[in-house]
Amino acid sequence: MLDINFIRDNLELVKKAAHNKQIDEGLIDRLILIDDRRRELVSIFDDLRSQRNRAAKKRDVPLGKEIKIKLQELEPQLKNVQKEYQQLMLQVPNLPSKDTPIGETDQDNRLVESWGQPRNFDFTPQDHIALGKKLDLIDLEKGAVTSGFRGYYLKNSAAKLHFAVLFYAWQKIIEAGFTPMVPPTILREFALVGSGHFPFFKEDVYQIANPGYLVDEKETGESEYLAGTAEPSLLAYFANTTLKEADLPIRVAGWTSCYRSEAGSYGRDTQGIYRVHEFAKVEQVVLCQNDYQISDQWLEKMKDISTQILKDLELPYQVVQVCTGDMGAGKRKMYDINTWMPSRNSYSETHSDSNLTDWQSRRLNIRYQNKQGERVFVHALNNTVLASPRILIAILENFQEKDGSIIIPQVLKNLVGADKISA
RNA sequence: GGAGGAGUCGCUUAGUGGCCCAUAGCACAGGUUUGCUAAACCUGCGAGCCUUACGGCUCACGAGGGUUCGAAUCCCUCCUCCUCCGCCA
Repeated sequence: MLDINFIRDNLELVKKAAHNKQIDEGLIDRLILIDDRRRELVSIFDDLRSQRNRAAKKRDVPLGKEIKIKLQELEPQLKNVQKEYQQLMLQVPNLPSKDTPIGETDQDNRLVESWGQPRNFDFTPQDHIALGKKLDLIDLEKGAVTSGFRGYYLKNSAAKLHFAVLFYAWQKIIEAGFTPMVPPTILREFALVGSGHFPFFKEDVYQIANPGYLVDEKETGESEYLAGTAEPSLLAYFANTTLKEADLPIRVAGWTSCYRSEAGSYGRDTQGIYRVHEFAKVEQVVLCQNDYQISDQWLEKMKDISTQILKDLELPYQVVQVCTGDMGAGKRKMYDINTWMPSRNSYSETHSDSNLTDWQSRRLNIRYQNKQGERVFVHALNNTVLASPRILIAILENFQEKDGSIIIPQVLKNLVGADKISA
């Protein structure tokens, strides 16, 4: 969410941001019209309430009754306008940074960093599906039987590797000074509205059927949702709080299961464990001062933490700066970290590093008192530390040997308790 | 699942239908004083609107409804926390 006064003062900038992010620019015009109406109604209300308060003070019962009726008549109008205003405000995108490439799809992302070389195999490499089958590591058939489309079982060394690589990342992010947290994954709506997952990605979020409804379908309260990342719950931890500037930067890391319905991606990446409905992820979140220079520095630092882990794992990667059309509405600047996956013959997305400035903190009301004594919204950032099993594709495929075995990356050998996986 | 208690501006806190358009302390910010620091004193310190300014107005007492001319205060629903009982890991 942006400040309404900022939007009004910078209409063309905001419209341009919407245009470049492929969001309907008409939204901004509708918002301004509604806000005009809202301001008009609010001042009428302020005036009537002022009269009412004065009448009450004078114990003027007839005048009070008269004003009360007027207010009651106008109230539905104000409520409707405010509701519509809120809905529109939630859709206004953040402004992308000046150095963000303008583009429409991931084809327009800009390569900014490259490490390692794709391995030249002196034999025909197998994909993780074949390797997983031969070494009894991944069972997609049973996964589909038990869980449905995109279900999977990790078995034996793959199950060990899954936790080993996550735990390795977990240790690294703690060493980097982040506070480890195991946050909830069953979330109330406000957390997802706050992070910006709602309304933009609502179709990708699983809604839990039972809470919210009784057997007779009467609503009992708000619905709950399964989180697709720890980001909303880590941010919501600080919702409606005023921090002290000395508390910043706040650095937290969450290890959670992640759930994604992948509605809208039918037919994409249907093979193997690349795009699945549930996975595990260690996520890093930073809250810092409301200062672009500081938050952009954190974006770089968070990127470096994640890429260092890929270096430790000896996995070739590339970092791309994501273009306007491929970044979310709330983002100012974003990097994707893509790891080499031989079977896909490409660097494929394994991490996503974003600076959302105060777009989320305004939704969640996360502020701090600055040195001047003012209360201002924090800047919020998040990045993947490591997600599995997707990363296992890179590990299994890059470390395979001619004899069909797989070498365990050096840094994981102790955690897995083996040097290699063989039949 | 059942029974009680509680939620007031970052923290602590006053307040039980009009004297509350919410009290006080701490923290924080600005100022006065001042070798330095501290102390003391003054001002500000939840959100918004109008105003060049002076100043004025509205909203906010966990959330949403309701009663009333008037609600922090009374009623209803919900959320959160605490205590106790029951059940379960």
